[in-house]
Amino acid sequence: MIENLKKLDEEFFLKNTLNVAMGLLGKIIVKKDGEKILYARIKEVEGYIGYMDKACHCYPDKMTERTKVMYEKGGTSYVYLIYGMYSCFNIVTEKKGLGCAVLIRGGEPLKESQDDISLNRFNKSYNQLNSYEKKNLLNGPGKLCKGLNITREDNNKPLFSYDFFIASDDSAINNFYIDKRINIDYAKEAKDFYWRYFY
DNA sequence: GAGACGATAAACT
DNA sequence: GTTTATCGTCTCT
Repeated sequence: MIENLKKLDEEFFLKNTLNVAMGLLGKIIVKKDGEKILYARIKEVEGYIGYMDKACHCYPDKMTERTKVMYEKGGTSYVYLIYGMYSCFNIVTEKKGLGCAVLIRGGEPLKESQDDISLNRFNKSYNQLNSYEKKNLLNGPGKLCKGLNITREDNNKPLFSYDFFIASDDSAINNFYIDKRINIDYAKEAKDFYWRYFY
């Protein structure tokens, strides 16, 4: 197990979406996977702000069976299927009813989880991976979900339970990059919002 | 290391 | 019936 991990509380996720997104950089996803606990540090995120964001599933204030989860209060998980094959893990932000979330686009395993996550991704232990596979362990939303075994069964869960939550160690991120979001060419002016953060 | 390409199923209208 | 928007594999450098 890991010492000195502090579970993030609800207050952290109720703040402004972009502040939550930046604040999540360097934080640690803790996910129970069978008998194991997996740990991955968040390296890349994107903010989605429903009411003003054409790239968001909720725009324009579109509550459907799928998107109703995004209208839950901050700290709820939103996991959806894309390409019929992969999952994307988001964390709802701000107060209930706004339809905002942060998409977790990439991460890296903590040392303790390198083997477990490598097995989930490539069915090999970490030291059997080539350098390309090591680099690609969790550097994408679909890869991150596969590596951490985050599935649609994890959709609509409060991220404060013992088996799925976000934690902080005492490390701080001093510098990170800001850029436009990825793969949302359809989103008109929203595709140029600088709401992607990574380091 | 970078670019092209095809796979696929659920939500939505 | 239409929309959605990542990954792995392959090719070439």
